[in-house]
Amino acid sequence: MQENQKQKLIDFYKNEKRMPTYTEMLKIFDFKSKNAVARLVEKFIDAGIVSKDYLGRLIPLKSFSEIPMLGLVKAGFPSDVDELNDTINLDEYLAPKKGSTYMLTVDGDSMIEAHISDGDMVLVEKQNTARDGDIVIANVDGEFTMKYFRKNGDKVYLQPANKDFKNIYPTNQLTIIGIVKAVIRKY
Amino acid sequence: MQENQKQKLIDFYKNEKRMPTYTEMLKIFDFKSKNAVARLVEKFIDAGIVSKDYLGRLIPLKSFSEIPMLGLVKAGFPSDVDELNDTINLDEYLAPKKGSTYMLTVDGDSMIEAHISDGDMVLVEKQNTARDGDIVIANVDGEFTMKYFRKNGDKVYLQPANKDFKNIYPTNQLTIIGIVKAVIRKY
DNA sequence: CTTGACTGTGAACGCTCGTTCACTTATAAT
DNA sequence: ATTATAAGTGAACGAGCGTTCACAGTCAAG
Repeated sequence: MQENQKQKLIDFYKNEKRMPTYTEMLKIFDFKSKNAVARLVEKFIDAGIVSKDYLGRLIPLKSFSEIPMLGLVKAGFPSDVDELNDTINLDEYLAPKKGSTYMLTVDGDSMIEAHISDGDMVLVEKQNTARDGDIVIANVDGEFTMKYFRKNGDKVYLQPANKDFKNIYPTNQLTIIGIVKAVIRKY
Repeated sequence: MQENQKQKLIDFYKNEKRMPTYTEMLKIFDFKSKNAVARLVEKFIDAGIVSKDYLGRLIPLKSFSEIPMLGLVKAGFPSDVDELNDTINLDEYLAPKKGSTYMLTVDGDSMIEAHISDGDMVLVEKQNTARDGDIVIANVDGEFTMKYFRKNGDKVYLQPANKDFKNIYPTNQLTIIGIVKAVIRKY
């Protein structure tokens, strides 16, 4: 099996969000007999690229949605990707609770000392409780903001990560909207 | 159609990486006739949750892999998710070139002033050229490192984002391994 | 109580799926 | 040249797919 056959399969799955049928694979791989396809599929299975479920349907394995996770920078880059067995699915890693996860664009530098800059994206899980030290999205007296959540006994307040900003002590109301679970910055 | 029916469908797709057959949906939704399933599927289609391709097969739409992208924090949170039409697929957003994208764990604080901290993850696209200002993973005289890539006429060097570190001027060799395309930090 | 719309049941049907078999062609070793 | 192995062709087949039809139960409006 060639590498570009594997890529064709992955491309199909990416576009169609499903595996091709054997008939479709005739065109994809330029075969004229489904038997040839069946043999190729066997090789895909042996190579650990796909597998079959109890209905005999093809299901994609790691190669389709995961990216290799290398150790520290010092280790260098592998020449052959197949050497790696540590991979990660970005979707599952960053947004395991899909239904309640949202993405926000950060406005301002009030959390800059936590290395969250203006323009960064944050993944927020919606929930209305928080623990001391969490970075939260909160509604304080009608204003939405992102800050550290601080709880000292009964006293609750919001703390920026920027010495130019002051702590926020709610006068009327403080509602936790969600908790920042991840920060994403693209270049 | 209830919300938890939609969730059951999404859960199935998450686990099996494919859409269920009508027979499987009998069990999932506790029906006893495939006709009941067919009617439910119609509603899924009308609701824009799934669609059918030219073979009549179900394909998942945005709800399955995308998360809502809200504007700035100030805007607040929507009560109804369906109000939103701006969504994003984390996989495609962060790793569009899957075959050549790797994830590295950051070791050390040499890029701390670019707000990349020790322990952060970076997504690296493998390539051997870079432009002035790119953050690169490079091999300098046998050592792997992450730094700003600087090019001044013929002069090429690596620049840390930390005043405690000095610029690196390669004596023998400087090989660009890849370019940092994104930074990810999880809490 | 009727009526009509909606929802689910059960059975039937044609179609395409993945599988399999016998046969042919290509590749490589002796 | 001969042989063995691998790879592709073409046709046939049973099974399960999604679709469709007639019919029964539920529920709200008139």
